Order: sequence, then C-alpha cells, then structure tokens
Amino acid sequence: MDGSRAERKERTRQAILRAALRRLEDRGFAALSLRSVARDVGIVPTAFYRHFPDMDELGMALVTESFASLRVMIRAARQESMAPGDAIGRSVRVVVRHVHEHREHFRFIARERFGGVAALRRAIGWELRLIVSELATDLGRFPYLERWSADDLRMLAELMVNAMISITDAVHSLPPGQPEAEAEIIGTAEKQLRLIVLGVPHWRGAPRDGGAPRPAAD
Amino acid sequence: MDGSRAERKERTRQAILRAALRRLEDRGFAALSLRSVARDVGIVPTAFYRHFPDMDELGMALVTESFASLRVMIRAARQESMAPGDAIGRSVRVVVRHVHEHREHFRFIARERFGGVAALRRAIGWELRLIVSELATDLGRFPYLERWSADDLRMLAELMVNAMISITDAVHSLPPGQPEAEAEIIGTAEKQLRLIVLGVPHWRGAPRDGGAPRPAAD
DNA sequence: TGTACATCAGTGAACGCGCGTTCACTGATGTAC
DNA sequence: TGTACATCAGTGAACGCGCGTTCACTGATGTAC
Repeated sequence: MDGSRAERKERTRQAILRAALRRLEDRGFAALSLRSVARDVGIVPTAFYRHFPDMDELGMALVTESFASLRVMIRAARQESMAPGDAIGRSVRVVVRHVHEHREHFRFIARERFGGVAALRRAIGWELRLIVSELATDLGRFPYLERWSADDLRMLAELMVNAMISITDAVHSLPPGQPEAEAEIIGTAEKQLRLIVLGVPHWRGAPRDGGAPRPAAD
Repeated sequence: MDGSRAERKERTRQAILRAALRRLEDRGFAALSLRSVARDVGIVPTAFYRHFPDMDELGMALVTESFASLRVMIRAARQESMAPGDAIGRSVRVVVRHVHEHREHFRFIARERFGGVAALRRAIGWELRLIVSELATDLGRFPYLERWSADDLRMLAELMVNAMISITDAVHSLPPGQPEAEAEIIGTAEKQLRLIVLGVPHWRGAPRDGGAPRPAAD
C-alpha cells in the first residue's frame, strides 16, 4: 500500500465506483445496497461514509463519470463525421466501439434514464438534453441544414440521438462475442441514419434541388 | 361483499395489480415489496400467495396487461393511418391520448424495458420485437414500400417504434396539466415522423419519380 | 533529524426495521347426497 | 329443502436475514516545532 493518504483515499473512492458499476450489471441502482458495495471493495460498511454522504451521492458520481465517457465518444464521432467519405458508417462504428469499451457506463445511463430513482432520472435527462442541444448546433453547419430553424435542428438532433441510444441498447442487450448479430445491428443503425438524412433535402421543400414530390405515404 | 367466491378472488387479484401499478409510480419493480402491495390492497402478506406464486409472476402479469393496453393503442393508430388526410398527425394524437389514459402501463413498460429485473427485460423486449414485426408487415402495404425488402421494412418499423417510444417517454416525464409543453412534444413527434417518411421515396433510388440527388449531408 | 500532537481512513459492535416465507388456523362459500 | 363435508381466500404469529446508520475506537500518516 503505497502513496500518500490522499492518494489512497482516492484509490478507495475509485474502487467504490468500480464495484458499484460491476454490481449494476444485473440490478438497477435502486436495488444496490451500500453494504454489498462495501463488501466488494473490501471495506467495512461504515467506511463508505468517508467517501460519500449516502448512496444517492454515489449515484450522482456515476452519472458524472458515465457522461464524461459519453462525451469522449461524441467528440470522436464528431471528428469522424467531419472527415470526407462514409461519415455515417464511421460514426456508427465509433459509437459501437465505445459502447463495448465502456459497457458499464452506457448500461448505467440506459437503465437509470427511466429507472426507479427520481434524482438520477432528472440528472440524466438534463445531460441528454444538453447533448441534443450541442448536436443541433453542430448540425447547423451541414449542407441543407444551414437554413433550418433552431427548433427543426433540435428535432433532427433528437431523432438522431434517439436512434443512437437505441443502438447502444441493442449492443449491450446482446451476449458478448456475437460478431454477426452485432454486424446486423450496425447495418440497421446505419440504414436508419441514412434514411433520416435522405429526408433532409426535402424538408419543407426548402432547397431548390429537383422538386421530388412529397410522398403519398403519410 | 357480493359475488361468488371466484369473483371475489378475481377482484382481489385485480386490486393487487392496481396497487402494484400505483406503487410503481416512483419506484422500479425491483424495489417493489410484496408486503407494501399487500398493505395497499388491505390483505395480510401471506394472502398474496393465493394469487401469485411470487413477485416475479406479478411482474409478468403486469407485462401482459400493459401490452394488452399497448395493442389497443396500436390498433387505433393503425385505423387512423389508413383513413385519408393527415395520417401522421392523427396517429400521434392517438398515441398521446392513450399514453395519458394508461400512464401506468406505459410507464411500467418504459421503466422495466431496461430495468433491474432480467425476466421483465426479456419479456418486454420480446413483445416489442413482435410489435416491430407487425408494423413492418403493415408498412409493406403503403406506396413506395411495396417493393422494399423485409429487412428494410423492419429497419423502418424499428425507427418508427423508437420514435413513438420516445414520445411516450416525453409525455409521461412532464408534470400533468401542461398543455403547451405537451403540444410541443406532439409537434416535434409529428415532424420527426414526417422527416422519416420524407426519405422513403428516395431510399436506394428505387422508385423512378424524379431522381432527386442523394444528399451530400452524410 | 527527532519529538509531540493532529488528522482521518478504516474498524467493529450494536440498533431497530422491513423484508420474504413457513405454518397451522378460521370461517364463509360451495357441493354432494 | 336440509345436512354433512370439502374447499380455499384470508389470518396472524413467528423465523431468520440483510439493510442503513450510530457510535466510540485504532493506528498509520501528516505536520509543527
């Protein structure tokens, strides 16, 4: 056991976060007990209080950590989408890779987004709305989208974020080590995003680019 | 207390389901206790076992009931979508109305879809996949879509179901009695579905209808 | 460098509580004759 | 229609268990002089 007292304390704190995420593999946060976390870390239950005032604060720390992870992914996906070529395909693969590498973070967000703890639902909802706003701003720089209203950009961003969320759900709901099932998920996700993008030039008939008729399918 | 013994038993069973859904307003199913349900119903905890072998079976009964409710909604939305005129708008409004009238069922599905109980996650996932399949079949009858592959129809159905699910999430995450916030949700949902549909005639350039260029926005 | 004191991460006993489940029971309803 | 017996929804006491939280503590690390 080396390191200063502060370093060792930080290490225990990290161990608590790791143990909690591991325990959350098959249970919701509401069903996670302080004692089970302490047991996994190898400390006595009362030592938990040296790091968090209660379980709710542990939950909030997990939200913070999980969204830090999500934002790393978004930054990577954004870079892929700005390079020329198959932007959608590369973005989707970035998402899938990150979901694999940080399964626990994404599962935590997915599960607690509508989970049993109101404080976590609120915090996660807030963060997701922020991400939608940021994507809406980004989208405003793409062809056809420069003249869209802020509202419509948000609408589109929301649609895309929802599509991405359902990819992450699909990815971590399949058992590990099924490359062909995963390839299918990736394929479907790409198609969905392509279909959405396909509608963009025809939105409200704004751009004068050939005047395809509005579909009769509505 | 009238009715036959069987009728009274059925009434208690219904009371248990009602009490459970009421308790699930602010908690996940994993955090729902047998004793709290019994307390609400007004029976002794042990009487619960006359109706369900354990809490898991109560959960499965709630899945069955909630999806019966969901299917009523789908049938209504399908009817709206076949009448001429603003099919999307009317379908969305049907969804929103049903979500209001059966808040508890929809919240249950939303929360337990990724919730802490594996058996419920599996059952709900199965039912949702079934619904996607049925919608895919339905969609195959619309203009432009007759010649889509089964895979692509499923992809589109999934996208639409996800969009609808996020409507229901949005609806029951807002406090009751906010007509203007709700109108905005409805508006956004309609736009999202319209945008998706707008891409349909241009998918893979299949139909020869004017040959709009593929968008550069990918 | 050495000593005296302060800090504080982790300990361990103890508490009261709500939980799921068991068991033998009660007494109203249902059925066979 | 009346009687004797069977069924079974609901009762109430009891159990052992894991939980969150309190408290006074220990002893290694850190700091002031």
